[in-house]
Amino acid sequence: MVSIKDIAKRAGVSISTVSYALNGNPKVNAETSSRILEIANEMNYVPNAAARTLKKRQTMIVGAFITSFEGSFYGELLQGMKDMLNKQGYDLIICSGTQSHRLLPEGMLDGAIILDAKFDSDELLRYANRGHKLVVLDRELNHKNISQVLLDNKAGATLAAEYLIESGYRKIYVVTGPEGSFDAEQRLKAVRLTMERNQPLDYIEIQGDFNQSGGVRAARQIMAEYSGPAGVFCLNDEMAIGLYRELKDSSSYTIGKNLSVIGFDNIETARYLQPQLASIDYSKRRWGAVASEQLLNLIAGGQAVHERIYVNLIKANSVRKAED
Amino acid sequence: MVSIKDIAKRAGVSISTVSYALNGNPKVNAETSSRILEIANEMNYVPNAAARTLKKRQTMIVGAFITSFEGSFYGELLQGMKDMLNKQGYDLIICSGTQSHRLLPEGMLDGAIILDAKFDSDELLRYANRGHKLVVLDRELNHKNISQVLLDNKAGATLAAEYLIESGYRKIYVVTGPEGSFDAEQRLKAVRLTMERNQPLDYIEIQGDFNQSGGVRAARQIMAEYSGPAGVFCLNDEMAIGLYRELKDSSSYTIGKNLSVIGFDNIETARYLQPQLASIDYSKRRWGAVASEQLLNLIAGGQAVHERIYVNLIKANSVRKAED
DNA sequence: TTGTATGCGTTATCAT
DNA sequence: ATGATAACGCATACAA
Repeated sequence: MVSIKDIAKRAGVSISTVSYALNGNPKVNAETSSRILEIANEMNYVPNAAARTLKKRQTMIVGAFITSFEGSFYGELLQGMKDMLNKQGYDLIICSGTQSHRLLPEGMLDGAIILDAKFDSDELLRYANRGHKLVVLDRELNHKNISQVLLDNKAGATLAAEYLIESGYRKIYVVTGPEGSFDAEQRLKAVRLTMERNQPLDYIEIQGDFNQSGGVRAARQIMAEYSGPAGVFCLNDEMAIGLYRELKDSSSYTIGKNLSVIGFDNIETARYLQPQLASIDYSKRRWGAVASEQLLNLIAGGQAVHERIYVNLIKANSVRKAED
Repeated sequence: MVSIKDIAKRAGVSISTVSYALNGNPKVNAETSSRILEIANEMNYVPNAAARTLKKRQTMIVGAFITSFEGSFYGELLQGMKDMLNKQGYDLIICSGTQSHRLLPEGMLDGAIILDAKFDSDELLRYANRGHKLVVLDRELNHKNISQVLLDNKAGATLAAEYLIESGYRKIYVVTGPEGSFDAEQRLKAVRLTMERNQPLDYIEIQGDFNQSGGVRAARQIMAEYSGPAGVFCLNDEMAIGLYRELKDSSSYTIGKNLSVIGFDNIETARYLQPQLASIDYSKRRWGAVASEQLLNLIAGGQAVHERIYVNLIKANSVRKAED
């Protein structure tokens, strides 16, 4: 490995001059500097990140922690983060799983964006207490080193539930999210409120998990226990896809006919379902960008700020007016 | 930040003893050791990655470089990599974009897995020459520090093309991949060979890009220039989805009726298309696992090895026997 | 304008 | 069994 020491030797100068030259410090003579740069180039010099980090205590790297690489959910979100961070000279890396948590306290990251319900809040608070900068997208957490950028789940879930009710359904199913999911809880709360406000309704909750399998199970339960027209709100699109899958060859229910379905997230896959899935949309790209922005703000010494990402209703043929 | 120096002071021992204790070196007295561990714990000690890396010249981190976070293609692949790496104590981080390339030469990674046609081969060779360990999934590259784990594109493309021909189509379209994609070129070569072998055929190539937009354009061209029954081989599933989208409301063509379509990759989204998309399947999880395995082998000082991932044909209703 | 010297936190060699 | 010390590569305060 070629280090500044090697360059110094070759150039006949001291390592500090080399360091200055490489970092574009103006106090080093222009020709000395260009000579050094040339030599560095010739020798294929690349600075050592570990050494630089040890000295400067910053890596210019930000980590995004997500639950899993699977699912078509994260793409745009991460792209939104990356674009914003790159513009400011930071790199983004994506991490998943408990084992990778170490990167944060060990100082490999200047900050982190969290979208992983399995990442314990206590653990996050410990890191924040150590001075690490965080942005959470999936929980409420108050700390001077933690900013929140949350979806407007309440508005979205209310819009979705009202859409079903306005379409004339009095029998309404909700397929819930997994235990411990902040988004799922928020959405469910808003749904319950909307249901209360619109009594009388025959309202049933089915336990889901935000995966397709949850939708499949929900479909089975609905087919087994009921046969009239009904509205189903899957608290995310992924489960709606599972529901579609299971109902594809059903004789009792046809989506968009006697079963109206709406999801949440408006993921790309859902747009190609037949009939198209009604859903709650929001800009994932913007979500990522805002999260990055807030993280950069914290890193720059700014105050923790709580931002909200607004949503809107996408009507589609998966929801049809109930005939009475 | 609490360092081993602080622990040493508190424990009344030297830093070397602390270091030994923390690393479980048996030559340090058992009670001294446990006392040190306890103090370290109390003080919330976490080792500094930069310092450790500077000294040991390894990070226990492997990077996967991909073209973009978008698309539902990568999930299982990355999961396969991660599971294998974690088992051996390594962490996986996902990187995208030119800017993040620096992590490799700067020594933040013990090795990298490349699936990004935009990552220049010359650049990869430079890194390999510096001693960095690489596994490439998207090109042929011979170097003692580079292993290849490639899909069996030839077999897959041949299977797909033959499936269309055997189904009775004499008019065959191929929607190609982007310039510079190794997979696309390999697949196209195999298709051409199969076409030659099955003369006479009316065979037409349409330039694609591996994105949905390429499929959309292909659909338009086909509708504009032809109306008889035809077989279409999209060199990946993503483009087939675009084709489905564009043909959804077409009066001239109905997929699985007078237009038979087959893709490549058998991505999850494609399984929920109506009619289900015929495709070429392979285990993305296994691909990732094998790639990781080969990287670990290189890191451990093993020889570069070239592996191949086998594929098979998934028949589905998007391909229907042509009536003559 | 350039050089000398110190320290970042760790590992590891060599004494003791 | 434990301690003193050098070294990893770099940035920087200070001296010249």
